[in-house]
Amino acid sequence: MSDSPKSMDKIMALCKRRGFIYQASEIYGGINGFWDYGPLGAQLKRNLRDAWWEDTVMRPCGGQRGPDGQPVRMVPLDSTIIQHPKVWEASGHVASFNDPMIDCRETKARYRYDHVSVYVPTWAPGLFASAPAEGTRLSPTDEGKPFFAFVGDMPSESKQKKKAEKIYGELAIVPLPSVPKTLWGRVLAPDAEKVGSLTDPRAFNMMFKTYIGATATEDDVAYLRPETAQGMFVQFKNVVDTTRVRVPFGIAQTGKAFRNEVTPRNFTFRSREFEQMEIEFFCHPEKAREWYAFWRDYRLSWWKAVGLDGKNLQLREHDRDELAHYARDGAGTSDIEYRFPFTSPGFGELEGVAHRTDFDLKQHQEFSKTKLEYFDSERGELLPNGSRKGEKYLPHVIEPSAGLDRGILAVLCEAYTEDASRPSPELMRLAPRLAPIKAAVFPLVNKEGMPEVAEKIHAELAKRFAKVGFIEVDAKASIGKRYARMDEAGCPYCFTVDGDTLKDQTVTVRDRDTGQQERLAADRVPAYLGDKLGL
RNA sequence: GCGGGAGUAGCUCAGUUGGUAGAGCGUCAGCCUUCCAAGCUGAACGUCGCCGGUUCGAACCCGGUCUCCCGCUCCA
Repeated sequence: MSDSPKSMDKIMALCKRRGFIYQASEIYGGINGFWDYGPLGAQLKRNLRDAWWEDTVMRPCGGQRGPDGQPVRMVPLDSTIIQHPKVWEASGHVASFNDPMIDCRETKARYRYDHVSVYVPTWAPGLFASAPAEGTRLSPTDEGKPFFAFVGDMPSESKQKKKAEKIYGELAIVPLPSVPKTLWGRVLAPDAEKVGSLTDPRAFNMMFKTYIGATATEDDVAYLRPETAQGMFVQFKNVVDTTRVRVPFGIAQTGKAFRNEVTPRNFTFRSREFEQMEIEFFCHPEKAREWYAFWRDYRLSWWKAVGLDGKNLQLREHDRDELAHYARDGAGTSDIEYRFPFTSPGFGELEGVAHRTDFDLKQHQEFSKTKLEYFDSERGELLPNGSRKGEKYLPHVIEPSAGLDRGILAVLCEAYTEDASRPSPELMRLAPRLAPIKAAVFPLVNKEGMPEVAEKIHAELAKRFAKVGFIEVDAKASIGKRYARMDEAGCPYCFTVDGDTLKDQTVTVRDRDTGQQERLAADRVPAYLGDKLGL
């Protein structure tokens, strides 16, 4: 494969052309930050999700043992998109983000709108409070002089006060929300050099709001989940009480999440509606560090296993000041990052592995007034009868949180290959496990009984493999054109019925990546494909 | 949110001083075709992103808006 950066435009064109990804609501002009998966994309996405599910829930870590030498334990969950509003208060998603904020364009600082005040001359407060009409002017001598904005208790307060006193002498204080818009051009933000750098106040809650019930009053506000994680914390107790799982164990789920991103960007990379594949792995606090390392390394290896090239992947440990509020006191957070064409030579996040400590369980315990401690009967001092005294604790959590849509995007980018020497200059080298079309069966020509043989092979393959992807059969157009179509769709194997098939019951199988062909007995085709797909 | 660029057929793009649209590829049908987008014949597909304005007349000029791409910003 060439090292030259792949063209995102060409990848997007192919995604559209072949039905992998469409813009959402396209016939209405599209809707910013939302994307639909077409026929091939839908199956591809399902295959990646299934691969994760198999390797996480059905056979955790592909049978690999955890740092304790035991098989990794995992149970699935499917929690709702809309949770009790208190869930988001406990998680910290609502807290500091419901208030309108203003930004300073110059210093890039962000302030709570109602926390900012301004120093103005003593005669001015009445003017502001009475909300003067558009075009109100101050006295000619004050024209153009700044109003000094400050935030109480911040270092800027005294600095601004001094500057204001120099100009106006005696000062009055007016809250910024009382300053009419017509005068905002004269407000000097804290630490700013020039006036008029403050933006309009904006709400910065990234959660989508909705209303429960038909009356839709403010008492009925609910939110679409911004992450699937909280559902697993909220049901932690039920899972422990009903399933005989023992710590260490994980809860896994996939599902949609919604974030009102400021700037959706880069194709599907940052979308407002997206799908997550999340694990919350619960362990004893003392074991958190080793489980963190285990999951971080395993998850990186998993992305390689589904076809991403190691040289396009990297692990990046978060800096201390970069850690999210729930991970401040933990062993750390690592991003698994992929070199996307639009980030190259840099990387973009594919999955985050975070040690969330007991932050979430502690919060939900406090907000719900429900004890979420776990009683671990395998710990504590050894008793004379050979059992243990037990230990009660809030487990720590290691969270490997992957973006399914980002995974798809990475897989598509990785698979996209240009090779001018081939009859199909563009092809998708999707891993057979992920490919939406698993195989195609072609009669070399549309006559002499070949179509009938092809149909028969197709029927056999479809019977066995339809649950993992499409099996196509196609007798139209030249054989070269049919191969080329399958190359762009990422179909790994094409079986062709030719003249020899009628004589000796063999067919050819063509490998997508090499174009090489070999012959095999027609009745061995299902076994051959099963072998290649690992089924 | 700010700045820049772009939206014409499924894709890639033409489109003259303003006169209600074309090409290549793809798709579909028929013929042909014995291994890599071959050929022949025919067909379908466009309110020129959307709304408004100017004009006798707008893909083209003007305004607004939506969407995408790029650079900042944001991403708890």
